[in-house]
Amino acid sequence: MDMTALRAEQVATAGKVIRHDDYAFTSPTIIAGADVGFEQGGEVTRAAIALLRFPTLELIEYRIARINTTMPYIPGFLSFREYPALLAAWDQLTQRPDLLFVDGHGISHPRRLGVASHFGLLVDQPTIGVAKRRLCGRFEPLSDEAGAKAPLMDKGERLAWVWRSKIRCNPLFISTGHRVGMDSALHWVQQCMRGYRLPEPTRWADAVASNRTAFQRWEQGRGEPDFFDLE
DNA sequence: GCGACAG
DNA sequence: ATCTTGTCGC
Repeated sequence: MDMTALRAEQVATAGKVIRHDDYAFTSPTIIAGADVGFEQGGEVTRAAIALLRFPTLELIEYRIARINTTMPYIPGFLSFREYPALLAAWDQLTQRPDLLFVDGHGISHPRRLGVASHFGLLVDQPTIGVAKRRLCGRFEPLSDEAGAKAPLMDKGERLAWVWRSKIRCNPLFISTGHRVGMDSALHWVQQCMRGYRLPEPTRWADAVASNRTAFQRWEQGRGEPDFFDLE
């Protein structure tokens, strides 16, 4: 693969990302979480998208897609590896969320095109990047209390909020994906917290993708009528 | 040249 | 990301 060409594509595509609020709702009705994982030694890429009602945060729908992996993981080029599977899961949804949380960075990326921004642009949806680790930029040390935050700075730009969502946990990196300003991004993420380090949409997407126990209880409760058309 | 480096 | 058991601390 031609890294030079991909790098140029990122710079060009990043120019189309909308970094401010550009959505109609005052309060969202549906917020989704997206998660990507790998199976069979990495040969298969699996994407999961979970839709939650807002503000109750109850799971209302989920979709899982599996496709053959096309690219290896290379820091800075994550979106090219993950978006095909995300698009496949997205196309299966019967309804669109108002907001989508994507695992990984948005504009807090060397060329300002993390997976949250790239995917948001592809489906023209408001997205927020929720990353667990830093990719680029610097920030002042955070105090220990839950709620502590500091701006992530890179080359004079404020790219994300480094936010300690829970005491004794490493902070999260909340950034603009597409069509959601940095402050709003943090705001909506904060509205989706329920006592864990990660927001509910992200946790559900992960639970659904890895068939976690909490998800299995939900699956049980819905009576498994359409066990087959779910993936 | 050396270290950093989302998932 | 994924492979994987127990274990230390609140």
